[in-house]
Amino acid sequence: MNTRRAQILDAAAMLISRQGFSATSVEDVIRESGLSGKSHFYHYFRSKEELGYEVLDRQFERFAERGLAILREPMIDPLERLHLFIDALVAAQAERGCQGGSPFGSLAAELADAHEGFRQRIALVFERWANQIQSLLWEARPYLVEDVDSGRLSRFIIATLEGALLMSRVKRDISVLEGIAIDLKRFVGMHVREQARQAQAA
Amino acid sequence: MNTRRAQILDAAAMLISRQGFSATSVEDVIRESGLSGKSHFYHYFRSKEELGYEVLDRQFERFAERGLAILREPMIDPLERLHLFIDALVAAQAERGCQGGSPFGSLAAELADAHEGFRQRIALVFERWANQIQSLLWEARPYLVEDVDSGRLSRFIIATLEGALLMSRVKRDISVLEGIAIDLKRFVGMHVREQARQAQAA
DNA sequence: TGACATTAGGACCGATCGGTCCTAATGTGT
DNA sequence: ACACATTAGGACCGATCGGTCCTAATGTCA
Repeated sequence: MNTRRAQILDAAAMLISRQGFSATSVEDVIRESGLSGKSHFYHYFRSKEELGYEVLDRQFERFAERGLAILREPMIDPLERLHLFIDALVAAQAERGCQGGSPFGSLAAELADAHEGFRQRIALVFERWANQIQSLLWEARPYLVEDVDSGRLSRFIIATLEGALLMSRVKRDISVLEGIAIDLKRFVGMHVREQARQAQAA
Repeated sequence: MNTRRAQILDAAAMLISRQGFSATSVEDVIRESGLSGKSHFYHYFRSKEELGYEVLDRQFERFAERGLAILREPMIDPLERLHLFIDALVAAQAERGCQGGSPFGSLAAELADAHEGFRQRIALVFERWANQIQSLLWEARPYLVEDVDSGRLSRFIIATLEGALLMSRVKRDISVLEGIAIDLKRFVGMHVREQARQAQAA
């Protein structure tokens, strides 16, 4: 059944985001998802690698639904949406008690150099994420100064968020992330036209 | 002898920065450093964990000597020094072919949640790094606007650099890091007083 | 040359890893 | 009741992991 696969995927996603991919054994996944044994697992997945790929896909889907969706909300001012998105990331990290961070960042650091398949998939995740922000910036273009490099800025935003997630995780201190989020919003605000800024203040 | 230990530490540092800590086996280190066998290694180190701690210490020392030293150069304008430091990080990553990234960021992502001892040590590394930047910003205070939160800004800088290092590693594209470095400098420049900016342009 | 600490060498251990093989239970449609 | 695919269960495999034990070399000072 498909529910069994989903169960395994959920359990694996949790374990991998908490312990990393290599540190999560197939037996951990079996225990967590209530399977009976090795071959029960290998009935649903051809290998641990395949499991990892699917977990990554699933994580991105969820992130797209629950996170990136904020960036696409049609009724809200684009820059306001970006702020909401950042706030949502901060809130999520606070909920996790600063553990686990971005599921992509951790995987990226662990596997980028060691496993080409994962590297490419994670690169794609970052690219799609950047594209979402870029199109938001494009939408906000009337409010922004003329020479904004939206591609570069979108990558900057993601890099800062990923770095901040990592740092708050290492320090186990959400205020680190909160402070960086404030500065990040200020940096984005730096690209807002003077007249638009006055309109927003009004 | 001390040279033997240093040899092992160097070999281990290279392997760990390329493969991660868990993925680097004691036998890898033995092979790379030309030891004869297990007990030869365990003659110099009590455990793999102890090796990891000493490698981290050594990496930070080197980073402090070769990297952070730039932040302390007495004859150069403080903000100029910060730019040089950022450029040096970018150049180092380009030299590595975008592989490996920051030795701390990778370790942080791998071990922050899994190993409390490493987590604390890496947190200390980030703290010392941030302190260096903070005291540079303090030195640059005359040129900066009044309400700069130098602690928060220094953490912002490090987070952005770490995130950018990770991203350029995943994409295997140095231009990602270069672009973010440009924006990061612009953000720092945002805190420069209007009159100081005019003086700098002259 | 002899005594003794340091360094080197290699066999070996228990645990765990990802993965396979074969069989038993449980549907499900006829 | 039948056949047949799906799902479940568990023993087992070779490889690798971190780490130990015991024994040779190799200094190094008297």
